[in-house]
Amino acid sequence: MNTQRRAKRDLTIEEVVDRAMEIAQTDGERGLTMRRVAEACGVTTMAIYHHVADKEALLTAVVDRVVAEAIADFGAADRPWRDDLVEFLCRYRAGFLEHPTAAQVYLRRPVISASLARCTELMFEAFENAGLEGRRVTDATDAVVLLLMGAIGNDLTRPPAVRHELTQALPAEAAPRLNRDIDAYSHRDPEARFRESLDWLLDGLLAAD
Amino acid sequence: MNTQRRAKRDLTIEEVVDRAMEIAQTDGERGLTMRRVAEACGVTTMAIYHHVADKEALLTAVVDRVVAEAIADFGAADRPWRDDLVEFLCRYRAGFLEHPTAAQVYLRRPVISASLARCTELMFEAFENAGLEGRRVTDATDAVVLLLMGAIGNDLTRPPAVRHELTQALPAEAAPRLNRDIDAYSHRDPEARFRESLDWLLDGLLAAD
DNA sequence: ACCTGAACACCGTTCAAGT
DNA sequence: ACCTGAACACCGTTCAAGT
Repeated sequence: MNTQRRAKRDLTIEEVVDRAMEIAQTDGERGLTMRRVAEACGVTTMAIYHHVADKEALLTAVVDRVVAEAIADFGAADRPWRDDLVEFLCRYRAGFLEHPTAAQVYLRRPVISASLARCTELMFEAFENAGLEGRRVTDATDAVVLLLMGAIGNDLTRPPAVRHELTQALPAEAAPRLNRDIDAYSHRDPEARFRESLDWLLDGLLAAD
Repeated sequence: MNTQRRAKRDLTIEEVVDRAMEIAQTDGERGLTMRRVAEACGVTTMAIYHHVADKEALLTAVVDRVVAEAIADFGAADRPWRDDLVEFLCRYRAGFLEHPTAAQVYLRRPVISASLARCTELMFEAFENAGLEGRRVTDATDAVVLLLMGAIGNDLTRPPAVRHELTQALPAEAAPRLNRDIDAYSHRDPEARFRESLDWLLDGLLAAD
């Protein structure tokens, strides 16, 4: 809570994003207000608007940070393309799960950023290296992106306790299978589920002509 | 814009949800405020709180409506289980795409409701009918739900024009494949992509022991 | 160019009161 | 039980002004 007056030209966009990510981490999306960011930067609310067009632009910068970290060393390891892609997607998913506010923004609205463009380029490249051609490359990327976004959204908002509550929304006799299998369905390892789903998807798409 | 005073006991929770869905449809999530709902119901803002605990509860009721419509006649048609499941998931996806505000809520936070519990029961049943057993049933449901949520999120927030903008976030030479394939990637039929991805996923999971 | 301070037009919700 | 009216504690953002 730095209340000292700052020298001019001292505040940078990088620092604004840093503080925004810290606040998002501790207080979530509702706690991430322009007023709080300004306070954390030791500056008036309106000073933030000098470094960022509006709140949405700040949120886009936060999402870009998360993506940038996830794609940082894609392709660095020496292993088959499929392992490389799977590990990349897992890191991507994990990165957003560690930054729930960024994930909410990523899922809720369009996000255009340099890191996201780079990320798409990398996925096209991965499927090209796998021997796919033309539409097969973009269709495969499409499929993988759908599963990825779903895993982020689901694993972020449906932890075990939430899934478990489903049984209470209906009388037990109206949902016999749900009540019988709810423990297997709710108390599972989300990353393992994502990995297996991804394996099935890749198996299916590679088996198709 | 009914400004007449209403008789007491006249307003029902169903009407509140009706008005909320209309407002969400025309003005989106930002336009859906408690004040606007009350106005549309011809009642004071605080009168709404007599029928609903808070705004979140109202949003949950809106989501439940959308799910209820999607699952209405699941299993009614006489066809193989797989076709039945695929058509069901497509209707589910389409239902949320027709109600973007409901989709946003569905993706952003936990939603517990009777229709959602029923929906899970139906998916368990479908995979049981397909011959899966034990963990295979819940794991298959898990996989399909991930893809479903991802398709809703992606197709809602990433229309062709948005995907196309990706090319402008990076200099052309930094993303050669993206620039070459962007048209195939952005201007595609989202439902067709969902169907094919789902086919690949089901192929893969049925092929696994 | 960078920052301040006051104000505007909103929110969801609490609380006390009416009938 | 059902609804009203005023108020509270917030938001993001505009605008005019300082240095």
